[in-house]
Amino acid sequence: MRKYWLIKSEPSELSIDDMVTLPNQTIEWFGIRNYQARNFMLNEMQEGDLALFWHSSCKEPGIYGIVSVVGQAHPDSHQFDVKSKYFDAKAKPDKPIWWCVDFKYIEKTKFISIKELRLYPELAKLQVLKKGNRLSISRISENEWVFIQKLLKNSV
DNA sequence: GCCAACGTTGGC
DNA sequence: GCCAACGTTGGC
Repeated sequence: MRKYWLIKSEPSELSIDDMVTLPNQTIEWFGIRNYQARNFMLNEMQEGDLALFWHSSCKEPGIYGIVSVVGQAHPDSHQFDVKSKYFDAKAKPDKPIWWCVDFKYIEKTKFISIKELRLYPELAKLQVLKKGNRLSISRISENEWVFIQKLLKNSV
């Protein structure tokens, strides 16, 4: 069964507009160095899962688009790259520590700000709205997903 | 730029 | 295995 996710990205690093310009409009989600987020990608994500694309650490945090999971989890290539800031000396090619999936651009949506999302009781449990939230990948329930799709279609 | 919240590290 | 110290995240 398809699962739903929310992935955060700093637009100064990778924005939804950047996604459009990528080869195959697809990118390896490298650089995740948090075990909870890694485990989502390694153990739970499947081809075809959908994710909200969130801009964080920016002027207008919120939902900007939708992407989908492509293929399966694979070792994060940057952990072996000495020149990368995501290099991890403890990781070896035959024993990777960090795993990730690839994400493909689906659509750029209407922008929904974090401020607006906080208004809806239906979304009160969203991880991304919780105080002190730092998790860069989180689960979205089907009900939450459906509700947000309605928001995006202006039908709430 | 501030600062609360969180995950990770490392000494014991 | 505890827990204080530290570095980072990210909304405001």
